[in-house]
Amino acid sequence: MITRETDYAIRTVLYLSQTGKDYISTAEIAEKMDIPYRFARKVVRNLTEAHLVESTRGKTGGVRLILAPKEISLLKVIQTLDPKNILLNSCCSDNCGDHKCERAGICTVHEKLLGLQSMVDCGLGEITFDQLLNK
Amino acid sequence: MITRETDYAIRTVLYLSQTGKDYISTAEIAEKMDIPYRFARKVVRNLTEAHLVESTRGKTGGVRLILAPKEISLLKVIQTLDPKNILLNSCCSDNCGDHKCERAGICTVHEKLLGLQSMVDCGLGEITFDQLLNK
DNA sequence: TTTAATTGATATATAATTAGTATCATTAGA
DNA sequence: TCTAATGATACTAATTATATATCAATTAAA
Repeated sequence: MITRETDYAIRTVLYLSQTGKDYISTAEIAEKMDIPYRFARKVVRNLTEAHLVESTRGKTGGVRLILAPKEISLLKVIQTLDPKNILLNSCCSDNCGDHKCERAGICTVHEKLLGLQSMVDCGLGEITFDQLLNK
Repeated sequence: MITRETDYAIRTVLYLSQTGKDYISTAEIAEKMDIPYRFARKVVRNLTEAHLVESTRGKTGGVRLILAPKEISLLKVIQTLDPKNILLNSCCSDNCGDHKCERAGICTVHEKLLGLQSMVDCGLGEITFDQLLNK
């Protein structure tokens, strides 16, 4: 399961997708998307470091998307901020996890899960923020 | 991501699937499936309480499956022991999570995730332990 | 030039979860 | 009776999740 932080990141990208090209303050994002302000600050910084958004400081400062909503998938946001928690199991990452399960060679579950993991990743990769604008 | 405890539970059911109808001791399961013994005790108890296995005490005691491997899916084991961690997000459970996201009504991400969640559940539901026996 | 509103960087705090251990009682077969 | 198993319960340590706090740097407007 994704963390709440990642959920907030998705909300942030979604709000920026809705509002367009202007720089938007973190305070506005936090208020509109029900994110605690301090936490939103952290999330926005993470998104900035990950080059999913760009920022300017000072009065009228804020953040905006670098890419068009159509070019940003849920998978991208999730894997950038939280690559671990979207896995079905720790052995399901591309590099077979950080702690390398010694059972991978003999484990029949492993390959089944890998197949499912691919489906999930593919599905998340196909959901882009332009599909999430209206409601 | 499923917890290690759930991973151990899957290993346990897998081992019981391989060994057939006899009662198997937790000590044997733990040793063969690389599970810390004390932790295996806990896992086995959970499986027993969940009626996925049945047990006898005393010398020659142990546990065995109640259903045939073909009748037990990964989904069953996971959802019994760890219904939360297999969710994509907290809003993706059938009853819409324990804390009921107030944004569900206006959130465009929610329905997309629900669709993917169904795929995952379906995929896990189709993987039964008779498919995991050989290697 | 000052002020106000923003982000940048870093540190800290608290609660929940995860992962594993320990102890003693109960059971049942040899 | 002894031994080897599970049942029940409690406990501990480490990690992760979910924030919050502080101060510096930047920028635009008053």
